[in-house]
Amino acid sequence: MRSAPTILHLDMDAFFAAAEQAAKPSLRGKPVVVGGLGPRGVVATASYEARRFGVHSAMPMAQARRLAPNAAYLVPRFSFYRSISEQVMRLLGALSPLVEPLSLDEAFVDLEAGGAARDAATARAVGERLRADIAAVTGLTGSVGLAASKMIAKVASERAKPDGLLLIEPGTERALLGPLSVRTIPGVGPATGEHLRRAGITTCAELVEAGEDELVRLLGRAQGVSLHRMALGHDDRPVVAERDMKSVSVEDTFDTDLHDRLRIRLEVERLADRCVRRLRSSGHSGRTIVLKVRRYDFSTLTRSETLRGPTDDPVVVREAAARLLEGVDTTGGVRLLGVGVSGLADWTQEDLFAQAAGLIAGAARGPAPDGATGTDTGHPPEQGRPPGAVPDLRDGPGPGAVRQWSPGQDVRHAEHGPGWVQGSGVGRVTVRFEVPRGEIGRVRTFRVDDPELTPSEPLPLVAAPEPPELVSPEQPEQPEQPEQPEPPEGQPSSPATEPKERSGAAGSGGADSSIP
DNA sequence: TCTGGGGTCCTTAGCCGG
DNA sequence: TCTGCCGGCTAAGGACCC
Repeated sequence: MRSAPTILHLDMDAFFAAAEQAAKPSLRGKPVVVGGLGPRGVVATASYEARRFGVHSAMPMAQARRLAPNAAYLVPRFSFYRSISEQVMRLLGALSPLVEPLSLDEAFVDLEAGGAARDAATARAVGERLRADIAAVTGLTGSVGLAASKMIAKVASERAKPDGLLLIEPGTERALLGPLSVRTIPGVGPATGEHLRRAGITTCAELVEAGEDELVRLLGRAQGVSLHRMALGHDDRPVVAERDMKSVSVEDTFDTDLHDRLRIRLEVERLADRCVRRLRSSGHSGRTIVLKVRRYDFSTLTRSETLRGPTDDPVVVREAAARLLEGVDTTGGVRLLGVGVSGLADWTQEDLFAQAAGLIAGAARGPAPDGATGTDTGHPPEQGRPPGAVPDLRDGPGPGAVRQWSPGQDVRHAEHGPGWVQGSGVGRVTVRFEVPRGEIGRVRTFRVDDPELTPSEPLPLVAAPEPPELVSPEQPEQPEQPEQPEPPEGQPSSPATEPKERSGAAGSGGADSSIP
């Protein structure tokens, strides 16, 4: 383990909810809950205001609504969060080549590898400047932990929350961890925590006291050894910049349980198609097809089948998933279905066809399942289908469906300009017209099929930084709409943010690390 | 009122070939 | 030829993380 606290952990504060509050002035200081709004949704993120009511992530939405009936409930807008995350990750990338993103809102940075810091004083300075840069570039706050190892840096950022920085001096780790719950240690969840509690172990100090042998006896080799080391504050895991993807999967929970066998089969095929689309867009193929079924009673089972060679063919995946479904009893109903592909390889259908054109026909790639069963599992030869022509991969509602407006969704009205959906029902949709950094906007209600109202892209949280003195003459501001989308009286039109094209958000990267 | 979605890793068990 | 052992692979489930 290193001797200086040069591993940095960044954790954005209540990220999704904070991003929504920044984008929607009327939500600032109010409880905001982001998550699935269906009958079986759960909370993804709750703002600090909502947490005061006891709402937290992973809580069923219905329970959250009972605890905080007056909070704003919004669906997640992942592409919006991703664009903010990219800005943050660029700031981290400027500090070191070794950045390990854990999710959209969290990452480790090895400051030593980047030469950004080599002792406590420089590390702290880097951390503080990072927090200031993040605030300037995104308008959001993040908490920073600094330590000599990943685990302790993460513990530090957690304790620094919200909007803080904490540095743990090397040598003090064991004292810090001692009184903390075993749940502090990564890898100890509800089940392991309960297992340990029954053995009389609730704190990290007690983990150390129990000794490695006892922990191995209780939890098995891998977990026992690692837990004992972690409890001592020993964590040698390096910051890893790139990780190979190991699997791709999609799953859907249905609002009500599915009973009809035919419908279940159709859903599995739909999921298989979606999964293949994701697989292909990541440039992979895969060998093992996995079907996941969660039954009415929440019991979950998986069935898998390994092909002779990797595939990214939707027909092959669909058929494999359907075969797996044959072996599953669905009486009683299913609440969730999922299809995944693992055993990934780095090539796609296109590569294969290119290869097949010049190589031995019939080389090791009949994607038939492994011989064991000997049932009829032959697949039609694939030569007939053009590469890339994925048949019938539609998704979502078909054309002609009634327009759906989700709470939180960005919209634009021909007359009133940009806004967001506050709610909808009984043929009406309520929109609040306001923009990031603007004033609290007005609310108006329209018919759901009002032609003047269209879905739109998120506006950037912070005005795309114009180079201070260098207002480029060849790029004048060009509002797209000839008829000015003037907000109603009393509302600042906020020209800095309003007419920016959406590419402006991504293009703002040039100035990122130069914020004072 | 129940309990999302997308991943990773570990454990156990059975099978197979050397 | 039979038996035991071992490693590798596959399948299934569980725990955990954000």
